[in-house]
Amino acid sequence: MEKNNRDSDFLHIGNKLLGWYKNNARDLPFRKTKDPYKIWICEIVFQQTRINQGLNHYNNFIERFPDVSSLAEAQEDEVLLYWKGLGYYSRAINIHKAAQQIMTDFGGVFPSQYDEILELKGVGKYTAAAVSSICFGGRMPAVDGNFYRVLSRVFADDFDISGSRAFAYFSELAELVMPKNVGDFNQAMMDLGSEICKPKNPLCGECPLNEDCLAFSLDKVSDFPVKTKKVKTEDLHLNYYFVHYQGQFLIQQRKDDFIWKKLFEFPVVIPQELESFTKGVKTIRHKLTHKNLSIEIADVEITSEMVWLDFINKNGYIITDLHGSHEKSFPKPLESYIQNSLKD
DNA sequence: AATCCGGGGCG
DNA sequence: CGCCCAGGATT
Repeated sequence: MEKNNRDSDFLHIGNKLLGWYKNNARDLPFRKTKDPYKIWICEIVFQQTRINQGLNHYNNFIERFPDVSSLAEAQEDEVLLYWKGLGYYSRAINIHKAAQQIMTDFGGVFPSQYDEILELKGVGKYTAAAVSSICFGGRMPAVDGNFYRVLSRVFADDFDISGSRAFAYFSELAELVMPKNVGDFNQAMMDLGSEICKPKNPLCGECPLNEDCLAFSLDKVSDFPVKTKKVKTEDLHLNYYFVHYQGQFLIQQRKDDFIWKKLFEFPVVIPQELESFTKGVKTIRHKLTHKNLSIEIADVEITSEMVWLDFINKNGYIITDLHGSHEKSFPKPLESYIQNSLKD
């Protein structure tokens, strides 16, 4: 009984949000479709990624892999190639596997139920809720960083969003304001969180919910959401050898257990006798999340064909002219290094 | 429950 | 320079 009262009390917030969304939805390519494949891809691409940062990747990806089967049939390396520069590369590996999952486990038809969608590799509760609600009328709130921020402010709720219980807590809060059209509601929360209820300098004057927002009425918007966890950055150093002979270069593929999963890189060690061909060493500094990365790259130009042939025959390196660095996916800093090197 | 995974934008 | 972002997998 009490719950019903609370439901009816707060439901007008969700409806007000829907009304705002009708006239203020962002004009994005994946808003014009309910194709679950496209919605799924966009949800994965834009995990932890701003729209402007991932929009070109999304468009290129959809153009090359327009549907589940084209993605499932692709080589993993090519999927990685279309992910190059986006970060979180396990996402690319997982969508590729998930596409194959849809072919084998679901007969090539995109699953429509939340629980089924949740089975796909790389799909968690957020993405399953988003796809099922936007494409199939599912009724789960797609609780993400935007939900945490908007709801914690509207209710002036200091529940710590860093803890693992935050998802369940804010999911319940979301149920209180969730209107009939859950798909639009979920997308409206994304747009409100991105355009109005921003982390810094939110535009509360333009917010459709400002009359309902407790934090705003208390002038304490900047106090929410509460996040206690602080992370420290540490240093990471990598060494590479840029080994080449007459325009040919040696590369190898990374494993999938650390950073830059399955991306390509230069040799990490070389035999003693090749050290004498070293021309110089460049140091690259690069910022990774929570890591200050420095990379030393030794330029090793082999001048003896015998040495070159002997070396490549003994090791499992891949030989490339690097002129399709658009044919292999390299980590960002190595990509820059290659571009500069090939100019000379 | 805690940790890891990229890269870019912003104040 | 620290924080944040359309999170999920792993341990």
